[in-house]
Amino acid sequence: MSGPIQSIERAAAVLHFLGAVPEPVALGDLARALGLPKPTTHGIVRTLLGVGFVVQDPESGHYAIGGGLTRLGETLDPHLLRSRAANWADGLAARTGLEVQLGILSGSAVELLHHVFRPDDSPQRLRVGELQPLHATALGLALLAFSPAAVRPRDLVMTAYTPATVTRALDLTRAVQQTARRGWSLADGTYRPGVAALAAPIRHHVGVGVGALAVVGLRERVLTPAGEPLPGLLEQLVAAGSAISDRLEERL
Amino acid sequence: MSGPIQSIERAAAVLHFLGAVPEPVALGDLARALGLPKPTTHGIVRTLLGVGFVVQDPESGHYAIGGGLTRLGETLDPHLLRSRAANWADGLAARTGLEVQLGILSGSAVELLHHVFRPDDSPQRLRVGELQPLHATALGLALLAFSPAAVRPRDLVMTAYTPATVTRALDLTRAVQQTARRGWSLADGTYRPGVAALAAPIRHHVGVGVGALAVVGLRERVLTPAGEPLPGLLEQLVAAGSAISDRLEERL
DNA sequence: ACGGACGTTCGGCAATGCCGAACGTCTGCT
DNA sequence: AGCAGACGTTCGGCATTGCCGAACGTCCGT
Repeated sequence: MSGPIQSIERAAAVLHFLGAVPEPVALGDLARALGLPKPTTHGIVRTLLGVGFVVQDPESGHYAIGGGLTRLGETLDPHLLRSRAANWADGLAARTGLEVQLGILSGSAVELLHHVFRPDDSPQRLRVGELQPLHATALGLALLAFSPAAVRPRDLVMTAYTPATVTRALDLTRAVQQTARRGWSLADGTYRPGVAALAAPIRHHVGVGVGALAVVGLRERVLTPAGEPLPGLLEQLVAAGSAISDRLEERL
Repeated sequence: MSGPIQSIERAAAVLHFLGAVPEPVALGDLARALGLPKPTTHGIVRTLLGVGFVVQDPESGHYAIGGGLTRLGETLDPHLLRSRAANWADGLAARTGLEVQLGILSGSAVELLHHVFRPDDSPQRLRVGELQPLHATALGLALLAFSPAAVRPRDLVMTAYTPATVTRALDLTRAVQQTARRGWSLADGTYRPGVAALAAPIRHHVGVGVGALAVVGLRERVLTPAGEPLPGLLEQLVAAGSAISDRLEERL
C-alpha cells in the first residue's frame, strides 16, 4: 500500500496548528513548531492562502485559519446568488442586446433564477422559475461541467427538442468535457431552432460551480456563420460570471 | 516565484466538493467531478481520511467531510482533558508506584490539572493548580516540544532550581528538540534535587499537543544509574498518553 | 548605522506523487 | 447460478513535482 501524501499531511498539520492557537501565528513560529524549514512551510502556507483555507494579517504578516475553510460546509442560498447576480445580468443584457438567463441545478434540470429580457420592443415571456433540460441548453452544459452535484449523462432522459439536440450519452459526455476544458459552453439550436446561447459558470468556494449565466438570442446575434462566438461577446460573458463569483465571496 | 503545491490544491478541491454536496460522495463521482484518475483521487482521499478531514461511510464506501475539519477551530476544555485523563493517571500511579502529574501550558508555565499521589503512606502535598517552570520540568519540556502555542526558549526566565537546571536558551532548545525526536521528555534533578521525571504528550487533532502526563519520583525509582528510563516505565507512560489522546477524540 | 529576524524568492536535486494496469468484491441483470 | 459492470483499492515505474539551502529585501530595535 502506498503511504499517505506527505504534503497533504503537512498542510493538515499547518491547519491543525493554526486552528489550535487563538492568535495569528508567525511563519517562523509555525515552521519551528512543525519542525520544517521556513521555505517549506512558506510553500505550504502560500498554497493554503491561495485556496482560502488560510489568511495573512497584512500588518503583522502572521497567519490564521481563513473563512474559506470554516465555510466549507455552507451551501449557497439561491436568493443570495440572484441578488448578487442581478445587476451584472442587467448590465450584460444592456451591453449585448441579448437575453440573459441565470440558472442553477435543480435535480436533473436547470432552474432559472433570473431572466433579463432583450432590451428591445419585441414581445417576450418571463421565464423565472422555469425548468430547462440539462442536455439541450448552454446553461445545462455549464452546470453539468462545473456543478458539484454528480449528475451523469447516462442518467438523463434526453428528449430531442430540435434535430440538433444531443440524445446520446456519449455525445453529451463529450460536450460536457469540452465545456470543462474551455470554461464556457455553447448551444447552437439544440433547444429552440435558430436560437443559440453561451454560458459561463458562477463559482463559490474556489472552483465549485453553483450556477451559470447565459446570453441567449438568434443565432446570428450570438455566433459567427462558422459557429464560433461573436468577438467580444464571450469575454463579456465570462467576465460577468467571474465578477458575480467574486461577489459571492463578499460578506455583507 | 514557485507555484502552488498541486497536491494541496487538489486536496482543497476535494474538500470544497465534499463540502458543497449534502450527501456522501462516491469515489468515482468525486474523481469525475475533479477530472482526476481514480487512483489519484483515492490517494488524496486516503490521506485526508488519515488526518481526520474526511470520513468514509462504512456501508456505502462514500466520502464526506469529517469532524476533524469542522472541529479545527475548537480548543480543548481543560475540564474535559482532566476528566478523560483521570482514570489513566490513577492506574499509572498504581502500576508504577510513582507520583503522576497532568499539566497544560499556561502562559509561560506548566499548570497542573491533575495530581495523583504515590500509592504509599509518605506525606504528600496536593499540587493541582500549581504552576511549574517549563525549562526545569519534564512536563515543561514536553509542552514546549509539542504544544501549539509558540513559547520560545529565549523568551523564558530560566531560574536555576538546582545545579542541574538548564539556564541557557541554547541548551533548552536542544533539550526541546531531543524531546520532539523521542516523543517523550526526561528531567533528572533539574527542578528538585534527587527527583527525576518522565513525561509524554497528550495530543488532540492529529499531532497537536494539548497537555502532558508525567511520572515523578526519586531518581532511582525512575532512572537507571546511567540516567536512562527504567525498563517498562517509559512504555507504560507513553501508552497512557496515547490512550488519553485517543479518548479526547471521542464524543460523548 | 548596524545587526538580527522577518517573510519571501530562486533553482538544483531527488524524493515523492501520479496514474495506468490490475485486483478482489459487490450488485444487478439475465 | 453465472456473468458483466462498476466499485474502492493496491502496486510500482516514471518523471514531475515538492523540498529546502542559499540568498534576498525589508523592518525594527539597539
